[in-house]
Amino acid sequence: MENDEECITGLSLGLGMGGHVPKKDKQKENKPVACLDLSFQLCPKEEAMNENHNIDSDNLNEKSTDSDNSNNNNNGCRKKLRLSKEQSAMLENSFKLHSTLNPVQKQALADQLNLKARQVEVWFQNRRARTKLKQTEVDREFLKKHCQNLSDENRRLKRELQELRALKVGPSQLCIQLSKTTTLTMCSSCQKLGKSNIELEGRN
DNA sequence: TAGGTCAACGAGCCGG
DNA sequence: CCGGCTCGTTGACCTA
Repeated sequence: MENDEECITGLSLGLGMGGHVPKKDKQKENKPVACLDLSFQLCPKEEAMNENHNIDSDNLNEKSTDSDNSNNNNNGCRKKLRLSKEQSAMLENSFKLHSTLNPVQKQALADQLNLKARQVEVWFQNRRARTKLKQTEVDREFLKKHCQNLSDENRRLKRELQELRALKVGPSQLCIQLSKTTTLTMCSSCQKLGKSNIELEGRN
């Protein structure tokens, strides 16, 4: 995988920007038809793209080299572009510096990489999505672990409480050391036991 | 061949 | 209104 870890600094449960509502059905209506062998039907946008892409249809299934694979669209519908190692590395470096680009930076990067500004834009969009996905996964793991710790702690405290009740603590015992981590103290006014959690707070 | 990856896209939201 | 963003999805390609 890519080294996304450096982008993940802490718990940030991203819930997205606005109240985004999925719209599956409408999306399918407008999807370009998968062409496969119908290679004479150009999708309008890709027709435009192909103007800048020299395609050798005989080589469509070959692994493209580092120098040519920015131009590997075919003569029909969407053909998957693979960015070269150099292009990916440069985009990655740029992303480390800033996860969003202004139009000037975008165009400059596109020129530098021999890509279209739109391609750079899409790459950054997808890259942010991947980062967010990874962060969500990290957050999920963190919360899972935290929840487990709390459950353990809860179980332990319940057990201690049971033990305490079994001991029938008298008012003369003002301070009882229950374990290494928990200290119970007697409230002078209400004569009830309370837990000192100073030591607990420091733990995780 | 099933499942994963990723470039690309459309829809909808938001701020200027 | 427009540009830029996120989200959800598609489809080509890769690989175990």
